[in-house]
Amino acid sequence: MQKTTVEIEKASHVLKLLGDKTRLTIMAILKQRECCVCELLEVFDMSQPAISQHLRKLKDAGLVKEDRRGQWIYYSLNPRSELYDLIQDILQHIPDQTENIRKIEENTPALRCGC
Amino acid sequence: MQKTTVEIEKASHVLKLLGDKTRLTIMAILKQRECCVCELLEVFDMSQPAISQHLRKLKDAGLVKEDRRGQWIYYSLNPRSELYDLIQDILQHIPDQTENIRKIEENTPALRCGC
DNA sequence: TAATCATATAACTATATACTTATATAAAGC
DNA sequence: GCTTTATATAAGTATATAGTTATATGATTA
Repeated sequence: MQKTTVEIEKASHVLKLLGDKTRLTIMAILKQRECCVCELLEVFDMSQPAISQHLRKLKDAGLVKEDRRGQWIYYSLNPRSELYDLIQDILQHIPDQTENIRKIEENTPALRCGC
Repeated sequence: MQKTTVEIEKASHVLKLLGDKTRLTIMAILKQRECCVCELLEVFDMSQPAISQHLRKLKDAGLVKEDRRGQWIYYSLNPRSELYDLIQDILQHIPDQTENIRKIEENTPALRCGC
């Protein structure tokens, strides 16, 4: 066990980001599967800009990375973040997101993207 | 490794609490040493009610417990919290608080309490 | 090039949050 | 019982935050 230590400022900032139910769920989902915004929309009862704004904050903090493929932008956890170990230690305690992923794959907005 | 899973609601609530620099520092200090409010006042540039209000939130969430001894109320981490494992996994990444504890013991407001 | 789809940004709003000061409670010592 | 010390609570305020709707950007396809 490597116990990467993180400045208290940075740690509290990332904990605040994860201290929102929507963002924490997004992170837990992204741990299991990369997603685009339209896929996450299947999970949350919320507008598209709301999801985009949450992802923006996570991206600004370096917690997620984006990968554009055509019209779609796929989000995933950023393993190069200096906070990655902390994030993993936290997400380990969060319930499995298979049910939410099922919701995504049920309506498969991703089908439209042809991947 | 036991990986206690915590409901997403509870997890996000506790992460939000730890997502404040002052509260996160308090938790990191309490991990190393029980403290009363007047001791924590040595560390933070903040009013006494501000510290009390932070401790109140941590107590309401079950993260800390209090132990009154005479006029003083000593706060410490609550090992009986269902969130204890998560908390420990987080605090593991927070820098050592020995310097802040030195500040406390330098002015030793605790001396007055005769312990 | 126009229409469509995915996403981002802007502007706004309601609520939450972290402080402040003033005051209350509670224990200890004179 | 009065004063002091430690802590809590109340009330108020400024700022942060998470959502909304409207609009812009950017890629794809007809």
